[in-house]
Amino acid sequence: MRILQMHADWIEYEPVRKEISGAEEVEKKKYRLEEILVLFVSVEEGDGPKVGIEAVDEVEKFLKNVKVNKILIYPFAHLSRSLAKPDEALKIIKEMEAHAKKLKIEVYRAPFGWNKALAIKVKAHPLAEQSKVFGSSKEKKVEMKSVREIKNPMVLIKRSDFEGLSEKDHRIIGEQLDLFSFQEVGPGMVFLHPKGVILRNILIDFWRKEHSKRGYQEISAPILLNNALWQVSGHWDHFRENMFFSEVENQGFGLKPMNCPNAMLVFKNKSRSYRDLPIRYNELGLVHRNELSGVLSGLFRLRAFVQDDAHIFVDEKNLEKEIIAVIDLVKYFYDVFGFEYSVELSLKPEKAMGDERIWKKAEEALEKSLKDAKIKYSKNPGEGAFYGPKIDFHIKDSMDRKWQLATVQLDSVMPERFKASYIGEDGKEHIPIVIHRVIYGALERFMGILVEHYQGKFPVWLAPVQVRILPISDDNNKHAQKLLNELLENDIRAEGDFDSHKIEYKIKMAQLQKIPYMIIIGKKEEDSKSIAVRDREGKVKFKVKLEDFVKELKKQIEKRN
RNA sequence: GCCACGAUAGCUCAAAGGCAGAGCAAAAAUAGAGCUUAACUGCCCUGUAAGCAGUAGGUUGAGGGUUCAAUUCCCUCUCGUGGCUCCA
Repeated sequence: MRILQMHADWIEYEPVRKEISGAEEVEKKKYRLEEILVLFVSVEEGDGPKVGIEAVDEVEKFLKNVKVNKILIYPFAHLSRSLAKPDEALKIIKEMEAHAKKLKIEVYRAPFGWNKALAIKVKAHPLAEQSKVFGSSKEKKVEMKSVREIKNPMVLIKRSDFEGLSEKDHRIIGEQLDLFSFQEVGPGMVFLHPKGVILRNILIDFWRKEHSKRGYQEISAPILLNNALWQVSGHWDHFRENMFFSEVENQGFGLKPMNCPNAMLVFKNKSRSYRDLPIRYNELGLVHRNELSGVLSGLFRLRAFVQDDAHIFVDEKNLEKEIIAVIDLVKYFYDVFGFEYSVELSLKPEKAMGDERIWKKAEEALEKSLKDAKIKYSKNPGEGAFYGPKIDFHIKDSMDRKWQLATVQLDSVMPERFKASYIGEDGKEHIPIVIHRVIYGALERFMGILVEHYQGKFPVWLAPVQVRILPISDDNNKHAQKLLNELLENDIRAEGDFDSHKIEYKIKMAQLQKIPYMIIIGKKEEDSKSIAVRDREGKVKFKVKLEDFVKELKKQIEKRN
């Protein structure tokens, strides 16, 4: 049995005409259902009644995940080539329906044996679309691969059917370009190689510049802190199972899983006035989280990573203004990289601190800011942080999986617990609201997304190596070295290939490294005091003056493309 | 953490509970193949995506067990991949 499962905003179908003689009797009209899990079902040869039951059981588990309790069983013959006989199929489908009813699921069913007109709007969350195969074993799995041959665009292929990593995966490209590696002794932690660090530093430089322009002040603080702190912050109660602990002179210490406590401590280190607000502390905070081993995934999910964090202490009056400024900042950054993103508003989770009223207020503030900023968003009940609601920005990877990068979170719990307060106009103490936010999210994850986004062909301003000089014969080495020095003096990230290989070989190598520009130096160039420039698309310009090339390059870097 | 699968040279992978001799075969092996070269040497001195040769490279992820014999079978662990769950 094959099931194509879609979590739909709505579905409409209309039985048009009977396709087989054994079709059920049904009224020919338009049916519409909303907020429903649609199961397109093909019953296959050899499927026993148990298969339907098993499938429904599986679906029931899933329903809980997506918090829906309504399904439509939609007989759909196009998922398989070896269909069961119609009467058997109908029987099994009816059994599924009965079993679902027994499980107290609200069940609807489209008629069997009809040509049906169909319209559907499927949700965009990661679990919205799935395909499943039930029944036995290996042959089916092999057959699943051939699903690709079926000319039906709706048929999804299970990812696990593909072996190995895709060429587009950042882990593959990262290795090819020598950006980073993973070592067995540090599971879930990345080793950045020289080129990876260059990329990271470029991101950091850009980030620092844009933040200081906007009135942020950078702080830096330790990563290993006494457990007493985690008890105050609430992490001890809400996040302990995800933390790493250690003991120093009989005292318990924990590696920070989040940066907020540090910002709290710096803030409350002296008394603050309402006139000081908003105070914006940004911090490149290394955090450690003990993620379950099975969830680790390249740069996208690590146990140690650096958040480009900031904590903005603000009073209620300026809250929305600050939120909007943060949203604008995210937009500004993502436009530079040309990202398409989706925005989600995540609301109060079950495991939350703080009282209901404040939560409500914070949620409203975020929602209003989104509306004012004219941003499209969807709501995510129960997905907020334990101390406050948040706005998340998601981006898709090369496999169409969504990853959260930027997030904006509101919090008045933490400042209260830390007794971080300011003196208001009225001369009394007030608790500020804290906006926790990241732009890149985690530097490492962001780099992973960048690698996949550009497929290793970084724009010049990001490219770890911007130019490689290729002398045609060893005789040209000396001259090439001179030009190389000149580039380096101009702050161009350049290197030379002085091996005794043919020029074709050197070009191939530079090409594989996806270096934006090659400068090729042979006898002609030496004689005419010029350079030949080849870009990574293969276009060649001869007789270029080095100064002109440098000028042009700098312009490109300036414009960040 | 759970389910499934995997780990053999720089990379991609094959094979198989061991051995001798002979014949056949273009030719080879029980530790192998491939890579129009990843490392080192040397030669070649080159004109826009791979010049040639030589050398080196491995306790078959780690530890235990079964066995006369384990790289192969079994157990445990580590790491990885996909999914579940969770998150930046």
